[in-house]
Amino acid sequence: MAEAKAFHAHDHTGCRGAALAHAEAVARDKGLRFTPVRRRALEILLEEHRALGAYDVLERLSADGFGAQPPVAYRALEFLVEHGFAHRIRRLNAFTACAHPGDAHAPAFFICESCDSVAEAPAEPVLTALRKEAAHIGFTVSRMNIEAVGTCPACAAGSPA
Amino acid sequence: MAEAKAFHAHDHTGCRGAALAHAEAVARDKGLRFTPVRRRALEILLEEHRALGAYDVLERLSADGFGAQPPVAYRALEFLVEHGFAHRIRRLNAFTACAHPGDAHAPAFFICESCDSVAEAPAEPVLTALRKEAAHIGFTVSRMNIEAVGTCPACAAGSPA
DNA sequence: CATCTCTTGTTATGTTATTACATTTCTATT
DNA sequence: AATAGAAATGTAATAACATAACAAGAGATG
Repeated sequence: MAEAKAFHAHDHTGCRGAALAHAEAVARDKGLRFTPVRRRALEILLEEHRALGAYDVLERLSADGFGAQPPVAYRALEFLVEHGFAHRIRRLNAFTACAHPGDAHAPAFFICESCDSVAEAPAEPVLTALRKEAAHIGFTVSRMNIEAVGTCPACAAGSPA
Repeated sequence: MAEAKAFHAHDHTGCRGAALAHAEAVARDKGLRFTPVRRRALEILLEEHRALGAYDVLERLSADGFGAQPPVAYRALEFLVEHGFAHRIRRLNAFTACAHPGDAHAPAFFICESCDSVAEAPAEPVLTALRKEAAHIGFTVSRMNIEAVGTCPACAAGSPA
């Protein structure tokens, strides 16, 4: 099973390249247009293992010569989220690159309240439990978000990121 | 086990009264000040089985003679959430009265994308599954929100609320 | 009744997100 | 290659959500 990498040292440059390559491959397969803004937006998210606000992304995009108005960022981010290349963290009003591209998707997010890092972990058992509750009340789930706030291992150990 | 009532006919006046009575009792026990604004804010939330935005609540509060500025609503709502009398639905930027006051709290929310109703269901199994994932990556969970978007039974049956 | 704390009210501002519309770019088809 | 339709982008304007900072009032405690 894939681990939540954000809390551990890893080949960061590699994970960036892989995510981009994956997005490109998926786009080709599905006939999506992985345009420059969209690509750049994903790169921006991949540059950090924390969630970025739409306006943070916008700032960087416009610094790179793209439009400077909010919809530029929101549209690019919406595209990334819609196709599973990124996720939206409601609790933070922010976005983060998908850490497990290609996996079946029912991710849970673990947000450290001390250092703001965000880890994404696959959460099939959580999803299963939730679907069961839903079935119980006759509700059909189409999307969901599962977000936990707490303390990451590094901060618990006294060495905040 | 308690059911998600929002999707079924029930004694609505009764559930309102019970929730208020419960809040009063808890406040007495814990020495909280269940002041007029706070009480009225809870009543307002109880008047609907859907989530209300802070500004919706504010509008009603100020119509009742309370202050007309955002902090009035945000503070009252914060109090209610902090003490478990209400919940915040991040996905909707909105608040809803707690449907299971007194129960141990790890609620999941089911949001109907067709009629905007929100059901709250106890979700201990979900919580358990999530804690297990968290333990796996060394993360300590302090709070969480679990929100599912989909279709409620009534809307699925073609009779949106 | 003096004081301390909590709560409320208000002003001002900060942050996040969307609507609407003009323009350009891409794609498919001729 | 020309062109019509669809998708994407850029921009302006504004809507919706949320908080900081401070003054004034209400309740508890000694």
